[in-house]
Formats: sequence, structure tokens, C-alpha cells
Amino acid sequence: MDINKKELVETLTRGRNSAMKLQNLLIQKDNDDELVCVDDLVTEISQSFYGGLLVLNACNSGDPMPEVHTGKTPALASKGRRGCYKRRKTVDSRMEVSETIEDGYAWRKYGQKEILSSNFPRCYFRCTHKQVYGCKALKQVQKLEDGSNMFHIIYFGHHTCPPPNNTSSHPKDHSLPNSPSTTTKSHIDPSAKEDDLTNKFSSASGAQSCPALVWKEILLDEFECFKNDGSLSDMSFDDIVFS
DNA sequence: TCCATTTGACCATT
DNA sequence: AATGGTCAAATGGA
Repeated sequence: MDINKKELVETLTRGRNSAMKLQNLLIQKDNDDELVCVDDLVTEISQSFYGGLLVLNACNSGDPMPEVHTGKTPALASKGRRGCYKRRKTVDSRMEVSETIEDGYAWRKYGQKEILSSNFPRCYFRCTHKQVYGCKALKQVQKLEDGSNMFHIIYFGHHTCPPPNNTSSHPKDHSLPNSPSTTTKSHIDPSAKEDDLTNKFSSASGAQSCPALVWKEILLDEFECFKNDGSLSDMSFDDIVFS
């Protein structure tokens, strides 16, 4: 218990420090190089909150600490549980329309469905690092029907795995529906790639051009997710980050 | 041999 | 009953 408490304090402190650094960066913005730093900080904050919540949950339930690095999942999922799932809430989701399905993260395709209202199938991806980091990020990709070769992408959940280092990495090519008219287009348009981050967040949050607002929205979004988990019912965003 | 993709089956939700 | 999300066996590539 004491160990858990200490760990919780350290984890949240780390998050708080990162948040303060981020705040400073946002104040003195206008430096492109710092975008990467900001990204790192947000990731650290996110992971700190997540780690803190794991500790809190363990304290509340009396359960042993959850394994972050579990390796292979036990063969508990019997055949009888096949297809058993909860239909996803759309609350914790964000949509974007993009020329490419690449976003820097490594995704593993786990399903594809013909959708009644669409000529193109919908593809289902989960984070490749789900096993290693317990990352629950999911995304759905569906080709738009307007002939524009654009993709409608819906992200669910948040990455708890380390983010991709930079855009120069070469993420695996996700195969797209080999449906009749789908041109398995998964190559990366280099010119579009440079704007990935900006496009992603501007389309995700609706905050148009102010980085500070965008990042705050992202953090608030994260916070709301944690709050929905039930462990932060009495805490505000500012309580956690800046108290 | 390992890992990712494909694809049909299963099952919850509407 | 229809639809959509997920599972997992089969398959293929590195």
C-alpha cells in the first residue's frame, strides 16, 4: 500500500511536471522544433495519469497491480466467448477524413466488414502494441464514396503505448479492403505527411489554429476518459494538473 | 517460426 | 431479423 502510494505520488508528480513544462512551451511557442517536445510531454502526461489511475484502482479494489507488460494473453478466451463484446460508445472517439490511413502508429488489422450503407467495406484496426502495453487504441477506416480516394477514419480510445518517434519512421503498410473498387491505397503522400499532426488535431478537436487550445482540448479529452473510468469523480482537470 | 492479414462465425445491439 | 463489432482459425510472407 505504501509502495503503491509512493508510486502514485511519483507518477502524478511526473505528469504535473510535464504539464508545467508544456504550459511554458505553449507560452513561448512559435518554434517548430518544439512541436516534438510538446508531443512527448503530452504523451508523458497521458501515461502519468494512466499509471496513476492503475495505482488508484489497485488500491480501491485491493487487487494486485495490473501487469502492464503481460506478453501473451492467457488462453482464457474460450471459443464460447467468441464475438462477445460491448458495442462501442461514440463518446470517446474522434473522426477525421484523410488521404492516407497512416498516422505514425503501428496498427494491426483484426477485421473487415461489408457495411450496408456503403459500397466499401469498413476495416478494423487495433494498436499493434496492445499485448505489450495494453494499449486500447482502435481505429476504423472506410473509404469515402465520393470518389475522392479519401478515407473516413474513426479513432477510439487513446494510445497508452509510446508514440512513434517521428514521421521518418516507416510504419507498416496496412492493407485496405480488397473490394472491387478499392485501390488498396495505403502509400504515404510525403507532402501530406508533413501536415499529419496539424491536420489530425485540427480536425479532431475543432480548435482551428491555436496550438494551446488544441493541446488543452487533447488533455481535457484524456482527463474526461479517465474520469469516466470512475476514479476521478471529485477531481477537476486543474486539480490534477496544476494543483 | 513468427507475425500480420483474411475471412467466416459468433453475438450484442437496434 | 438485420446490422455491426470482434474473435480466432487458416493462410501467407518474411
